[in-house]
Amino acid sequence: MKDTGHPAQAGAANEQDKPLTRIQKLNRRKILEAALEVFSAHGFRGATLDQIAVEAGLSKPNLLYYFPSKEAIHVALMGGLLEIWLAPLRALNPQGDPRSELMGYVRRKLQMSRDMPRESRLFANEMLQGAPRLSDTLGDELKELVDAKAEVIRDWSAAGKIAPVDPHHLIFSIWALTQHYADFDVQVRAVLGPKADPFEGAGQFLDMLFERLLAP
Amino acid sequence: MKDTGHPAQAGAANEQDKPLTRIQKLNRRKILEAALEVFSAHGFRGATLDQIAVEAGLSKPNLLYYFPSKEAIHVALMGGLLEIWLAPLRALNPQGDPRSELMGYVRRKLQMSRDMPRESRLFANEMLQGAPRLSDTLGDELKELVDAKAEVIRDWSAAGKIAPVDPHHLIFSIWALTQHYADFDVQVRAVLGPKADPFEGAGQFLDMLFERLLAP
DNA sequence: CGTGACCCTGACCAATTGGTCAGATCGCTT
DNA sequence: AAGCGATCTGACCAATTGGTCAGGGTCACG
Repeated sequence: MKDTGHPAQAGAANEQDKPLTRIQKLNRRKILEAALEVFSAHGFRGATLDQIAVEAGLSKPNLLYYFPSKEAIHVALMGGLLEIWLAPLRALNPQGDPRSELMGYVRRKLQMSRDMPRESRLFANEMLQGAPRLSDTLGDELKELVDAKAEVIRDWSAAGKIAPVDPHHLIFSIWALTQHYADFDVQVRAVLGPKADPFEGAGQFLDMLFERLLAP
Repeated sequence: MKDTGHPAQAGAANEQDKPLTRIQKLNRRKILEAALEVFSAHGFRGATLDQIAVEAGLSKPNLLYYFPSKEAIHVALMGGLLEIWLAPLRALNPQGDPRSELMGYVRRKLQMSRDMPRESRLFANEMLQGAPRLSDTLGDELKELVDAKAEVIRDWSAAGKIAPVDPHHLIFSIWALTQHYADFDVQVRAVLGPKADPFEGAGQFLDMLFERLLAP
């Protein structure tokens, strides 16, 4: 039999998963954690299986026992991550108070930049390279969500609850301003000096910026 | 003699340059252009000399006739680029009208994102990876310039010409918002759809955003 | 038109890369 | 404690990578 016998590869569209051993869960987590570290720092092509293996504390053949290829590791990582990434936008409540909903989104996104910089950089890396490995389904899912939320924001604008702004570009501005502090961390710290915490000032600045932008 | 006889490598600190042949100028330009294309799309580690050679229409050994190593190509590229990159900020005139100076800076930076997206992505790639190949001198040069301009902005704030804002974070916000349209071009276009020009809406949105932010 | 410096190439090399495989070992169930 | 699948490994492989080298072609200039 030529079956390689890989353990079930948990993905978005899982076909046939036996319940995942204790060891399987443990090692898959180790691998994905290591892959996040390495991929986010060097991009897909720049990362090597050896690096990931060392980082995970496993042998290279053992990596390939749990995932069939380097690409498979990357796909699994990206798939799991997009959920986390979209969560703050999903949480934007159309029934809530417009200003505080949007401010809350900004704060959550900035906190993600602070707490999960590697995830942010992984996405940035993928985008920079034209997102060749971000499957179309994921792309569609993102557009759909953004369009839906943009509609909500447009209604808020029309009702005079917030200033009239292009909803899409408003969302882009939130992404850009928050992710900048994760993706360009080195640059920010180089300019600010080693003493200050960038996120301190960033929080205050963004609060003020969006307060002024959104005031009707 | 072990001298490899490489043509003078023009860099920031050039020691000994004979005047550069016609062919040398031509081919160095071809190589740097190709390197920009490839490095900006795949990062340093992800790029290969073969790719660059093909893109430049030269043979690999011929690349290494003009530059002693892959790293040297990258360094030459980054060095030459930082000048271009800092130019819009340098042009910020302390004697000019504060609002229009800053708005002008925003517009110039956005135009650079539109006209030179590869250069933007190259820098972004370098930052994402912790800027390991951005020499300290260049880093210091950047901090110095930013600090100087931040002082100007602080004075404008204190004089009531613009709203009181943290100057460093203001500069960060300009970088973030403008470069986003180059670095995340795929994402922006995916969300906006294939018909619209992102930079159209971006220009108007950023004008309004900074108008509202800076109004005293 | 010759001659020396400049320019370019095919062939090659050692190291690294993603991936395979036969078999050893582990750990859970009976 | 036997057995069997799950887990793991060292050795190996073909392809790719950055880089070298000896020699051949070409250009400018006297």
